[in-house]
Amino acid sequence: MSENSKIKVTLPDGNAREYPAGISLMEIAKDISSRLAREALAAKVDGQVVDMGRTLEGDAAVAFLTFDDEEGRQVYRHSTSHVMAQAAQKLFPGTKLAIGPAIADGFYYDFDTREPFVPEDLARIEKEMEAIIKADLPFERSALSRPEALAMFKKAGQEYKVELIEDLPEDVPLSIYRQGDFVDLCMGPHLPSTGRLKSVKLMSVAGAYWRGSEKNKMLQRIYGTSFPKRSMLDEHLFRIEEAKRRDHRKLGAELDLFSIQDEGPGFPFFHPKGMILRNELEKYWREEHKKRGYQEIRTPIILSQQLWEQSGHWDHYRENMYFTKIDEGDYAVKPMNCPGGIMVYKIRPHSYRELPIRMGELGLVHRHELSGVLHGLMRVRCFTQDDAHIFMLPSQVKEEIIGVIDMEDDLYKMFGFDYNLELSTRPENSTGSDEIWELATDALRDALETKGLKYKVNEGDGAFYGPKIDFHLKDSIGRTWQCGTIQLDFIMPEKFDLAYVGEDGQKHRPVMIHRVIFGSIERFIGILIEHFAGAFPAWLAPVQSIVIPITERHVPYALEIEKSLDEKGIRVEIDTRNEKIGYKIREAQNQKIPYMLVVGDKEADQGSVAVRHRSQGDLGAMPLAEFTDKLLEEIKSKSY
RNA sequence: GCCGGCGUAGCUCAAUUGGCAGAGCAGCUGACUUGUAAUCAGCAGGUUGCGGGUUCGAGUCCCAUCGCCGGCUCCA
Repeated sequence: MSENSKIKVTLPDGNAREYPAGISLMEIAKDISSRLAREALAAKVDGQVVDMGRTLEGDAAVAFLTFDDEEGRQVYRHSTSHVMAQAAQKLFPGTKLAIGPAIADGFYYDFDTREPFVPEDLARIEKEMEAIIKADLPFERSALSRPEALAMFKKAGQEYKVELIEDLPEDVPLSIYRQGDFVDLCMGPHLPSTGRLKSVKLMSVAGAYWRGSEKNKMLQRIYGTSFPKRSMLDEHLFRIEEAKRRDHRKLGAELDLFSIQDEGPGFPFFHPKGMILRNELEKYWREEHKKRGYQEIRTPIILSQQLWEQSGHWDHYRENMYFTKIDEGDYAVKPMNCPGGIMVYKIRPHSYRELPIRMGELGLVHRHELSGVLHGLMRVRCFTQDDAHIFMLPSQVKEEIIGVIDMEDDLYKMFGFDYNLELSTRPENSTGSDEIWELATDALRDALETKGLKYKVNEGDGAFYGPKIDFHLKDSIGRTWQCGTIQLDFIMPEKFDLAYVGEDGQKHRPVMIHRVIFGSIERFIGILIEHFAGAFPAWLAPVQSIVIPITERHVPYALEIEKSLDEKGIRVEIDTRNEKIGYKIREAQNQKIPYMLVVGDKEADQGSVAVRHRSQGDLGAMPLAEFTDKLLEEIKSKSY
């Protein structure tokens, strides 16, 4: 073999190796180590993810992908979805295939079937998949021309595939993948063979519209997941169970925090204990806003329809609004707080010296949501936004945005939340000129860059009046929730002819920021319930301590303790029932009360309390004053 | 709103091919006087989500409706 038929392969660690041209990636992996050959699912060649069967004709940078790599996992799951499609087609002949991608924790495939799948079908499909895996069929890629592809899928009656091909740009190279008698249109890449799949589980079946539009036919979607080890699947299933155990709807009922009843779908009732949590959050919110120069307002829930026409909500948000008539006039229930805040700004002229004006409002908004999307406190039809509108000079924009970013950061850290940032740009249904949108988007981007923060761009996901920065919180079991947003708005000031008097004595147009931190108090409470699994830090706990007398004889002393703690402002309960303490402790534990104070003869004699912490267990006896100080400090510092 | 599943006591769940609606926990009453996650006994608790229909007879079958759950879509 001549010298020029050698190629240079550079590995991620910087080492380069020489191989003959035409060598396959699998052969290279084998050459490096047999373990790598066993574990590699696909490879990245010059940044492109490809099959292990691909051959190299020239120098390349190569990285092998295993299940530890996000892209490796995607290949693994995507191949599983092909195996599922093969199984479904075998068991249900005539099943048409739509799409079957890998998703965050697994994969799905959308099918068009004569009869909807029932849960029992999943078990059958799963079994068939096992047979396919056992057969260890190789995934074989072949390139083909557009006319070939169209002819092939038309002949097979795969109308969705035909539609996909027709919608692909002319210059996209097409490929198909085969395993056994199954063929699918697919860009790939795929695993070397079906035998690489180990633990597969089909999770659920649900309806899903073709291409996500309710105008199209509803298909049958099967969700599943797969792992290279049984233990990894078990761990995944355990995480799902853990999420169920933390479900705020379940805990909300058990801890008596809130309820949602048939009489008000999507309209939550807050119970006394839920209100304590809520009021503590709001108290904290008010303190933090006061520190940062915010004023608080409250604006009406119902306002003239004309106002909503002026704001643009009538044109862009009507579908989500509730309307009503008062006497002969048309009114709307507010879905957002901004017009109200604007009316407060407009009540009198403002000097440039007053700006920025930071105006907060815990505003109750109502939005019509489709009945099928309601979900506990996470998705409701009325909720309280911890809103604020900042009216400022154009020159203050950057500083104010940074101020809000810093504030969000401070507040989230208090709860122990980490977060990701997203920048959302102009959506389809929006108002204002391109110049204004560009200006606003650049200002947000500039603030993020100045802070040196990482962010993802979310094209077309902004509000109808401006672009936004979104904060996605990560909870204790790794799920993310969108909470805070910062929206920059040059448009509402225009629509409402807002003004300030400048140094030159002339009227000028202020700029607005709309922002929330918790987002919705209701949703935030839902997130907190799941994040803490109901075991709130003492400052938020509806009941901070419970006194548990051992027998009736100790009740008078227990009442003294209760009174003393109550006078110190600690939320305390007492369990005077004639029960064994094991029983009372169990109940207090289930209620996730931070501190249980057991009192009997010893404690009454010494003026002490036997302290039990809900997670640390028995802490032993200590003088009442010592316990009180300790708890007060814990509450004050909001520690956990 | 759409697809699929599900609504039985406050909660968790039973009830054969259509044949007398039941249990545990919680609640109430009583006994026990208890030392760190469920003491014992008794009592009470229901127009089986609501409304129609089929049937000698419906928790069970059919229709309609409300709500819930998992998704789609949407979003704080």
